[in-house]
Amino acid sequence: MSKSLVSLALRGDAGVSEATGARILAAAERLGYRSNTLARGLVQGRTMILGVLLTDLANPYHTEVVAGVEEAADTGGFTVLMAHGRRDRARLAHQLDALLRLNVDGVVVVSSWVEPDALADAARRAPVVMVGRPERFTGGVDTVTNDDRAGAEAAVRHLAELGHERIAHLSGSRSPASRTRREGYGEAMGALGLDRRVAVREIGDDPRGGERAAEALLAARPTAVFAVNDLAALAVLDRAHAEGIAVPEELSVVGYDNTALADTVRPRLTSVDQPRLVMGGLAVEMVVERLSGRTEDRHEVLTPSLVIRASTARPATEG
Amino acid sequence: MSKSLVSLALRGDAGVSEATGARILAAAERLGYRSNTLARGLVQGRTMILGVLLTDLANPYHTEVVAGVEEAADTGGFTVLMAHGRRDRARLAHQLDALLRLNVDGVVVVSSWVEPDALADAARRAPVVMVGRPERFTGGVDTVTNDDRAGAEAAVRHLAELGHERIAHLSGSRSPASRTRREGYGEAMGALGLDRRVAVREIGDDPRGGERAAEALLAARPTAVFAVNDLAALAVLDRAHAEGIAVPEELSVVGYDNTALADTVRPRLTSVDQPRLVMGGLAVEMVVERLSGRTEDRHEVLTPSLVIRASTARPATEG
DNA sequence: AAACGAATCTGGAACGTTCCATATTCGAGT
DNA sequence: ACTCGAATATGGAACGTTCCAGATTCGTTT
Repeated sequence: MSKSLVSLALRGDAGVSEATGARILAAAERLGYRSNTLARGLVQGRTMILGVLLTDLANPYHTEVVAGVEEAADTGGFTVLMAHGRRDRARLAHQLDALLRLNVDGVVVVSSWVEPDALADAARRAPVVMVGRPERFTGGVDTVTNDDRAGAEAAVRHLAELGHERIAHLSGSRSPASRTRREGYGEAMGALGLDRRVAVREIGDDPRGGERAAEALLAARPTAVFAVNDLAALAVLDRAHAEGIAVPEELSVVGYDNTALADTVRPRLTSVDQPRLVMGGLAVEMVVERLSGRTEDRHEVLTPSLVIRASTARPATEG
Repeated sequence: MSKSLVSLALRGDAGVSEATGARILAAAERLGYRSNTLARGLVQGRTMILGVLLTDLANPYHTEVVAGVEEAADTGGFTVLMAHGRRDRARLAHQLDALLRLNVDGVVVVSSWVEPDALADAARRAPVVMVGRPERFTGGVDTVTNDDRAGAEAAVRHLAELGHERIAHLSGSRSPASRTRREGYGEAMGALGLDRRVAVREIGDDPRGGERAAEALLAARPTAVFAVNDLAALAVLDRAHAEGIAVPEELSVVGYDNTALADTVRPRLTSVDQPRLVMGGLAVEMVVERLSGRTEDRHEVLTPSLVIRASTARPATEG
């Protein structure tokens, strides 16, 4: 019996007689045979593996994107393997390289930390989709992001509708997403005629940066704070607690990303939710499109939605 | 110039003349050449890849173990790739299989969900180390765990030393770790002469199980609660808050696992810490030992330590 | 019984590396 | 100039699969 025949039978090829097929399958079962991905990938030029590159495993924002990727990958018959950068640029580049050397069929990058050059380079070797980073890359890197500007506007509008006017913003460092959220905040405030109320504080790089920025921000006595992300919002909650300011009675707080944190912290946090599952699914779709020949870049921008919880309420009527 | 020579030069073999070596390296650089892991792995029978199998990406307990694995893997020259089971037994088995087909040099399983049979099966094909699951497996599966009994005792002793007597326990479902922690609790209470004070409540399977069990437990008016893990402790904090019971003034709470949650929640949670980094490192060490010929099973049990934060204090003197 | 096409099976090349045994070149010592 | 050993380079087998072009068998039709 030739190895070719065995190969055909194991893959369920139609041109194998029923009897032989059954015999081969039985023998394979008995011997515990498993095909070797290395060999198969080598000859086929396809591994049916999708690589996911993460900056930071502990970041709950990322993990839900991964869930979306996995769901879509399953239905496409792909296996998802993750590589982890541990918040270290060099390691991230190294892990990306490791994935490519494995001949993965595509890479989904869920990390703002990878250098654009490294991405462009990778895109020359396999389809690469960048998730959650608002820049556009030239040269074959597709992107899926949320509309940070719209998210920020939704947050501000929600607070304004509750009756808030002194809405402050706790901004992030100079990541593109932070910048866009800050712009969205500014524009929304302007559109509501609250230009004069704009108050922004940026989180510094030091370990206690969040805490300090929150303190400075609260010194201005806003009735509401829109924070660049849930972690920043947590810093505001903490500071408010320390100063004896009741949330949401005396201060409303909105976060961004709707991480598990938002649902864990007390009071539960109103937060802007990115459709992460959908984003992950789209990323896989884009990889598949590339594999079947698309060559123009595709950039998808999804609309975030506000999840209202217990941290926002009407402002106290001042007296 | 022969491919063999190129291969030698790229791997920095000594028997290649300096001039040729340099020329080859330059050419490789210019062409952007990267060796192919599939081909190399196929011929060498070693991929220098370590697989990590996770039940649940979102579980912060797991991710720090992974950090330990990665650190040790780095120094050993291994690349770490993660496969994710998404809390689904079938998927977990499938992912384990995928790793093995890739010819990973070893698998570190950070999941209590994998069937013992599947593990034993896997161990026949590559070194397998199970982390954080207190059972022992026969047939080639090494284990690294923490001493749940000692951890529970430390928690109870801490509370007793503060002066608590009515120390209740919020227990988990029937996972082996929960069972052992509960036993440790019972024994420690006995040793302290508090047998009569033992009060245990088990978290049910329904979505609000934690909440309900916490409520029932607090109805008995304990002055302290030792919870089977940080999430359960959070349920106690919540319930206490709802009932207007001040923590730690009127109720002390201790968690287990010292996840990021413990440091996030207010008040910050006293919790039993497993040396997760060390555990991850040990797991890699065990894989390496197997690769260099060890055949007897190895079972390592590490001692957890209590991290004291703001959720525990002397009991209120009753009046 | 011959001929034909369909069904079933087979052998060898190929994938990109490493590894081994062998070939070639080089420089020094006679 | 000749030999010898060391230094350097080479060709082909091997890893476990898939793929392709053919080879063999089989059942029908004449």
